[in-house]
Amino acid sequence: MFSIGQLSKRTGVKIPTIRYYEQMGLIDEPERSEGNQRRYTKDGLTRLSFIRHSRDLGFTIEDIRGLLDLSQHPEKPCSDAHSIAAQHLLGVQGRITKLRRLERELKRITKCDADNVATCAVIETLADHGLCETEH
Amino acid sequence: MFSIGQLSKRTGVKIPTIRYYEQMGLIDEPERSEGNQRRYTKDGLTRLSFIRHSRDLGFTIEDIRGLLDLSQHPEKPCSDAHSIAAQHLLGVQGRITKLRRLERELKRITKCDADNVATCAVIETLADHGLCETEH
DNA sequence: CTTGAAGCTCTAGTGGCTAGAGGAATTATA
DNA sequence: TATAATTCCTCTAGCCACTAGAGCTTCAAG
Ligand SMILES: [Zn+2]
Ligand SMILES: [Zn+2]
Ligand SMILES: [Zn+2]
Ligand SMILES: [Zn+2]
Repeated sequence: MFSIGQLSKRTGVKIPTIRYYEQMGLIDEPERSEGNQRRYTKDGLTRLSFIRHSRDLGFTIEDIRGLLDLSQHPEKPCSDAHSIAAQHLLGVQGRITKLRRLERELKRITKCDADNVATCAVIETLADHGLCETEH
Repeated sequence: MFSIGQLSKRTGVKIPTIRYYEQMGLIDEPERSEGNQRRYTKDGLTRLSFIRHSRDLGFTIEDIRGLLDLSQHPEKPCSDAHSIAAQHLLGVQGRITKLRRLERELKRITKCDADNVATCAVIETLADHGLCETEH
């Protein structure tokens, strides 16, 4: 049996976040001590680690809800898991694309060699998207 | 003189967002019609376009506050503008790096060719970071 | 048995908007 | 000019995934 603090240390998930996940229904309400403090089992630890790792990989709470559900049913086909992951991958790739365009514009404007605002490439570009090389 | 709707159409910033920027102090409170509706000048349009473009380039409201301030003082040196932009560029590059690591892991796990959850690479990986190739 | 750490619940704040209620003003048409 | 359609107003609340803090109770070590 772990206290919430021990669980927190073992998983790297902060205490308020653990309570938040409980409120969101991602983890079951654990048993309580006589004094009403949460007491977790090894199963609770496993489940929270799963959640933690899924969050680290960028899945949303809703995604994780589905993935946890699947993980409890080993006999089911894994196509649902794949489609959640594939969708997420697409989202990540979309974000990368956008950020790379930003990177390119930012690199360009920070090359400014003016010395006052009146002719600064940063300020000029912000005032006029026409100076940009990409859409965004 | 533009109404808020006309300003919105010309800048592509939604009406509630314009009011939000006003509340945040990014744009001055405009004059009002007799019936208390906002009336903007060309200056207001210019300023809002600057904000819009800055947001499109990913600057935060706080960044933009500084950049707008600078843009009102053309005689100042532009080093402050550069440091805001350079900091932002670093942030963007950091995010790209993280997302690329995610992309790599997600690509790997979506290659799973199992057909049920019991042996699915997606689920197995979520349960065990040891299976990952990178940190995150 | 005392003390200090750790736990409890509840509320509110973060960023950058977005949606909706319920009403007033403006503009277009008849 | 009367009415109808559109736009605008303020105010509140919601989004996501937490995070911080107040004020209190319980636990574990010595
Ligand atoms: Zn410059
Ligand atoms: Zn641009
Ligand atoms: Zn699979
Ligand atoms: Zn991992």
